[in-house]
Amino acid sequence: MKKAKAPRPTDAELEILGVLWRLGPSTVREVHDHLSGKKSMVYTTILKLMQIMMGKGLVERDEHDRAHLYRAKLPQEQTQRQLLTHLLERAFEGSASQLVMQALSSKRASREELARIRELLDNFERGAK
Amino acid sequence: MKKAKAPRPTDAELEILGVLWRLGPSTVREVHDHLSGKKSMVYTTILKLMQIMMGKGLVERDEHDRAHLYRAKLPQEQTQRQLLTHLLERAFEGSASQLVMQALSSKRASREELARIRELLDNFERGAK
DNA sequence: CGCTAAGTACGAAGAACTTCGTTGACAATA
DNA sequence: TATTGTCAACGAAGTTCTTCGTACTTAGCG
Repeated sequence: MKKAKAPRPTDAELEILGVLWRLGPSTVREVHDHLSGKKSMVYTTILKLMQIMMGKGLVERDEHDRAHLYRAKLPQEQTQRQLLTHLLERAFEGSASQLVMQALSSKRASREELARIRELLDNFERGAK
Repeated sequence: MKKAKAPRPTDAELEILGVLWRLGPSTVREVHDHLSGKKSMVYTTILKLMQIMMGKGLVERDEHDRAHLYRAKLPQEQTQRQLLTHLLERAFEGSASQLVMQALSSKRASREELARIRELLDNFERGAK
């Protein structure tokens, strides 16, 4: 009985997960077609990657039809948080504010985004009282 | 003449860079000793890593003395920004606010940190006017 | 001068990642 | 039924990352 919590996805794996999150459950063919715009990977490469991801527990699949239907095992937010936490410890010595400030100063967010972040801050101070 | 901009450091490399940023220019021995607390890596492993980092342009070294003095080529902030940007594109589709919100909600920052972030936001809105 | 300690350099080995060719199964169609 | 196209599975090759053992070099000391 191993739960084998899903490992951090690699870059190529994230690319695939991105498609699955956007489209929902998809076949290898669909993922490949939607990825062909950016990357040029041969069909079997995507297939192999998705099989490996299956082995790692990053995706699940429905084998009922001939063309298997794959879907991401974890929601996007959870994966994002996982990667973020890793980066935080790895390169920011755990200082979230340092990270946030770097993020805000390098890529400037739009006005609406800034507003939403401000809202979030308000909620935090209210909650943390 | 290519300048060959430094590639993203790997996890093990970041560990070493962390020491160099903290201590300033250091010998392999010093890095090894300061790392032994967390990781247990043999001296030659660190040495090899630092030699590879030298080849990649992640560090520079002064070979004047027998024990070479290594120092990080890029400041910590620049490397942080590089990693952050990569993660942003890779997992957040470029949405900085999404990233910031995830960061804030997973690891809650202290009151002072929140205040500093708020200040940063103010400056941004002023500047982006 | 010869020994030892501390250092660098080198290479090999294993794991993980990425890529793709080939094969065999099966379904649709002419 | 015979052919053609689509799919999963597998394996091999090439690269990077990480680890460490071994060998070579040099400074200091008796």
